[in-house]
Amino acid sequence: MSTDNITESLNEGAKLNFIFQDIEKDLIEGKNEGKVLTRFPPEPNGYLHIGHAKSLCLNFGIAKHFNAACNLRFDDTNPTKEEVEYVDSIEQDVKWLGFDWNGEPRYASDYFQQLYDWAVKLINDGKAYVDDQSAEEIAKQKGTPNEPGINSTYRKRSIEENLDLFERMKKGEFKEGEKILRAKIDMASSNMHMRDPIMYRIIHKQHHRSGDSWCIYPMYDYAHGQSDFIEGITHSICTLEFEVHRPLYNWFLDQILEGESQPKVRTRQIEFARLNLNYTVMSKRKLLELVQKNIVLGWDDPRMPTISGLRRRGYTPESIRMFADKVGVAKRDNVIDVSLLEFCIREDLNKKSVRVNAVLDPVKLIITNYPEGKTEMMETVNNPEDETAGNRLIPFEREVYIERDDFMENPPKKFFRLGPDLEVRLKSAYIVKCTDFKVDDDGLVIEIYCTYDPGTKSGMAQSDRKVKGTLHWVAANHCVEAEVRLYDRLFMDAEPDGYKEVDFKDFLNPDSLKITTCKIEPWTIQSKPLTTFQFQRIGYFCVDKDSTSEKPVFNKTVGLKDNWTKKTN
RNA sequence: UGUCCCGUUGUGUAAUGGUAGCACAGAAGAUUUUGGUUCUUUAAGUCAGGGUUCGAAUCCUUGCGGGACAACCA
Repeated sequence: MSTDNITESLNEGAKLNFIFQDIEKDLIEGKNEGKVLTRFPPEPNGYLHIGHAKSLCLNFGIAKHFNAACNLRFDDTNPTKEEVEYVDSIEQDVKWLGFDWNGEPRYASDYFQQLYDWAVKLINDGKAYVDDQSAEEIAKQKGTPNEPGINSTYRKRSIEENLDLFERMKKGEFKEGEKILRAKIDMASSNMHMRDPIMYRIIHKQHHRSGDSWCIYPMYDYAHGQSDFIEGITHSICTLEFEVHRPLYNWFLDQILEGESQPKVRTRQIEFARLNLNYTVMSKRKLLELVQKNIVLGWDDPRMPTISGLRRRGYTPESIRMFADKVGVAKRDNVIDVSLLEFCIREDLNKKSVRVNAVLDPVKLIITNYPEGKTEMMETVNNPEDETAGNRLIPFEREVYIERDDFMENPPKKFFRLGPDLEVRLKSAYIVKCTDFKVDDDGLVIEIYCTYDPGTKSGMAQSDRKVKGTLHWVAANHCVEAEVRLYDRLFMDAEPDGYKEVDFKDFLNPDSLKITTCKIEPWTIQSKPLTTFQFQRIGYFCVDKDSTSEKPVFNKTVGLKDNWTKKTN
């Protein structure tokens, strides 16, 4: 470990949450031979979203802090929901966020044989049995949180019969739903998960990895703890809803280890509160619905809270990691304000992105005392926050476009922009004074006339004359048109709970995507996809070259903080 | 009318028996070739009652409030 790495991990130690402290305690007590190994265990049934990023940063952050590793494991125990496409996207997103998992990706499906052998052991120990009842009958017997359940009649089945039936389940002799394997625990337990939970069910469907090798598949509760155990995971971090599963997690491990020598590493489950973001739906089921019903353009639609959506929208890995860091980790339910996410991306992009002139709603400004046909190259700084970004030259000429709302016929007192007889600086160019303007029949301003002061060219000795405002502009004959996609929030309601049972279409924002055009400096369109620019005073926009559009496309990442509109509203 | 978990400014998150701090959001001001950025200042909090203690956000207790759990999902 280099000195830098040590310093870095010490710095991270400054913001230890309760999970770090728990792990530290384990280390002090000498558990797991002083080892730490975490894992990130997504089910490949959808794309990763911002909520997963929190878990990712936590698990990989813990690994980094303790100079340990983190496994990537696909929890693929249900072939009806899982696809290779999701596996691929998850690997890509984890990499993009900047995390390196330990060795090759793991799959719960790789452990099917071991899991089966352990199930046989449980049957032999009289701790598991085959139940012939239907899902409905079993649900009825299970009771409710307030009433105890009752024992299944099949609970007394002999070990020999159970062994035989379970093997025949595996061989495919039964139809789906005909038989299941259950653990024999306690139907009267106050914890519903301990009321003879299902270990295996029959699913006659091809698995994306194991193919047709299996037609019985382990349930989450039977697979997860053992997968952790097989990999030697020391700390199995998951979200709060699994808290009531913990006794079962430990019960299965106790049973498979009974009669064996005590393991050196005994995995432990620790829960934390999942991330909630206002105006944002995080349920994979709902996101899948948005994709399947073509309400959005795909999993990577820039309005989606998926990692790939955020990426396409111009979010950087750094900004997402910063966000995960700032939201913290605790056990209480939380709803994070999206303004924090937006702060994080502005914070990062402000340092990185080149400022360019782009005009979304152009109106022509004619400099009447500037020679026709003349073009002057003006030097402008690429990024005032980053000296190494350098300068570039932009063409200036007699006719330029400025933003329509940068001109007001009757400007209020604190309007720092252009109006009749008012003076402003054209960024990186001259100070101009408005002499006249032309309106069309509807009263819409179509042309603004100005004179320029030749002594005020940007960078010249006398150029430091003070004017109220500075405007962005593009040369009318030296600009190109680009498509601009303005993304607003996909959802209007601030309460994530509202989406639970209600048809979430009621909360969809019909104005979440507006497509318009802009006038922009030509060189920007040569930029690679995912390059993000700051359009002066408008916001951050990410290059998204789209084959369906003839023009280059810019996705709006996030707006700038705008005190002017706030004050006037 | 069960079991488990959780209650700290508007929103998050620290303080682990010893000065209630930080960030976002808000407000005010300064700087600014973009009203952005940067900098300064500022308001606002321990769910309630009781107990232990020299001292409680922290420990105990009783309430109150919120959440999770009744998929052959994970």
